[in-house]
Amino acid sequence: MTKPTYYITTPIYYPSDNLHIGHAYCTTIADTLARYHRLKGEDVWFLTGSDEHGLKIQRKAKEKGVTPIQYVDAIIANFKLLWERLQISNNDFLRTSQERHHKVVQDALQKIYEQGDIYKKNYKGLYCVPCESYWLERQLDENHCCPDCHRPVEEMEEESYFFKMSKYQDWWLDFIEKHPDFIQPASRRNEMINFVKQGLEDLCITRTTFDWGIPVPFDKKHVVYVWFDALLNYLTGIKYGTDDAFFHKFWPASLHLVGKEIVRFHTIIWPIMLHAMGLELPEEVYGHGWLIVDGDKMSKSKGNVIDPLALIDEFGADSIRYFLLREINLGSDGNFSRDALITRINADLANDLGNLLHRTVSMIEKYHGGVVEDAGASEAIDDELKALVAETVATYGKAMDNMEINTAIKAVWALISRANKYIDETAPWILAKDTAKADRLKTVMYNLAETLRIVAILISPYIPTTSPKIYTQLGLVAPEQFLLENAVWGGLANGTKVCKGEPLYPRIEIAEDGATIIGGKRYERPVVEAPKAEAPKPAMEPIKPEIQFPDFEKIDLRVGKVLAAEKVKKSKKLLKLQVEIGDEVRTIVSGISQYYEPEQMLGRNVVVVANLAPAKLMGIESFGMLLCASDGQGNLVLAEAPNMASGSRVK
RNA sequence: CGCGGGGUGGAGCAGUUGGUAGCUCGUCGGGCUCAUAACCCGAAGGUCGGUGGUUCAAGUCCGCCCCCCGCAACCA
Repeated sequence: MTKPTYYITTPIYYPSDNLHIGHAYCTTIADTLARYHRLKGEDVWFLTGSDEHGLKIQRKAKEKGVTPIQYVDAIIANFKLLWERLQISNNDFLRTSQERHHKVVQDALQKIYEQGDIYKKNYKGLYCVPCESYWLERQLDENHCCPDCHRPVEEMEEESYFFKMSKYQDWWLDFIEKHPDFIQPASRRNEMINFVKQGLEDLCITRTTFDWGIPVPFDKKHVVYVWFDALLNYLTGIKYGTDDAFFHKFWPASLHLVGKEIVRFHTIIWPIMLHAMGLELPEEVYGHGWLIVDGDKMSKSKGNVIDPLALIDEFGADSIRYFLLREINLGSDGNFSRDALITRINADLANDLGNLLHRTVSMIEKYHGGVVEDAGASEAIDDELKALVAETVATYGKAMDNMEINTAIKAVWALISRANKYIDETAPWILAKDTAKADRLKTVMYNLAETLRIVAILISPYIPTTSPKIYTQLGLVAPEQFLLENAVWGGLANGTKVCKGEPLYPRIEIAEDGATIIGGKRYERPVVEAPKAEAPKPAMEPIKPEIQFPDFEKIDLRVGKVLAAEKVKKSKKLLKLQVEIGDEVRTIVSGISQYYEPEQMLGRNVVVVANLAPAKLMGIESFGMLLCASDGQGNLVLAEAPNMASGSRVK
């Protein structure tokens, strides 16, 4: 009989920077599921890796004066360190820069090319030469220049290869209809269907503007561009094209776990690629939510990016894992906060679980010299405990199979809670005073130890370093691989000798200044770095090319008086103004609502470009433009002309 | 009428196919002493965003409205 197989993947992360807690979150979930399936005795392959190609990496490397591979190697070392410290049990770590991957990508490309789903076309776009990068019209800055270096862009044409996605639109819609569980959670499926129904465009899959990538086999001037390269890692990781037996053992994948921002690539582009290659599609793609930090989206500019390594140093991998798995609902965004983390660790791990083990083992040592023995006679309260154990194992399995990780965790902790209560109800310290109750006391102790043994098995996918510690304290040898089939009452042998150890989780104390004290060691509260005053100040925008006076004279600047102002509904930046210029009043829409309230605008004398062609903004026609000074760093001030009659010229 | 996700006791969240509104933390009171000032019990605290409807019965279904958060659009 062959074991069932389970193939799970994380996204491959982009090594332009170190990873943050969000990446750790995703990978922890994948790891937990992988461990759970191993716990069920399945043959599991768990793949993670890195997506190393592309212009951004090439440029960053250049800035540092190293080769792309040197640059990436350093960051990948940090990835691997993080996964190791987080107890991630991946079977492989795939780097798209590896030879094995190049081969797969080239083979796949060649195959699709030969069957006619790839064609060459000129790609036209706005190009910034110094940055070697295309931008869309809407990405340009306020001066119609490159958003990165603020230099002018030019229209450029380049030949590229395109993948005929559009051809598969109907097939895709049909597939999704027949496989409603393919995209999870369901809300994301609807989003994707909507997207495809608007029409699929062919995908540009090659570039000639940089060379840090995989060469296109049928045209060496080109390298393969991002997603086409990256997605194929899921095949490389299980030896596609080099070991058929291995590949077919694990393909189709059981689950691609991805963040919600890349669901589109995994549920539209990827299935179409696979279909074009004649391969089966994965069983499921799950788009998880994001971590919100203290109620705010995590971002570099806000300075609230959380470094998981520092957290692991302070609290330990199991604590971080536990928090992420327990506190956050997989499908939706979840809050990460230091205070919630500490509360959770203290309440669930230290007080409930850790202390339960500690008090149990202490009593066994104190009353029975450390030896566990089931003395028989089971009372009603014991039966109730045993029944709950069985029920918990069942609930746990069902929830885990449905990827309801936090539901499963809650069930296990309900059992832990019941065990704590069981101690109160049976009051061993009273039994201990009555020699006639000696057997009863033994049974109570056995039941507690046995409950803990089963708990240790159940929690091993979540907090993998804790389970062996529990086993050790119970006097058992932790197996190489815990198995769910052993989570059955009665596995603990009579005569087992427990071995009291250090508390599993020391309580975390918080000092007055906010520092944490864990096991006597002090950790300063991390300073939330305000978006620093920017060490290297971004260069001032370059002065534009010289113009002649007649050019300037074309612009008619006038003083205008603001008579009315209101926010444009549903817009973030726009104010709709009524501006008097001489004896005419016109509507002007201006992007200043983040800086000026409508009331503040009333009665102001502003400078208006009066002869600018009208334009529609959010459906409102704007006749003119207000002048403002802005420093490109989010500061903006109106240009004003106080005490001047409206309509006056500005020169 | 752009797309989507939300609005449930002080905080963070659960609430499956409509049938007494739950959990964790916090607060208050009590118990216990085996234990990591922990554990156990009890209490206070919610008109489930608003409004109208369907129903014997709605947080749960339907209509409309308000507010918050992403994405998209918009900085002329």
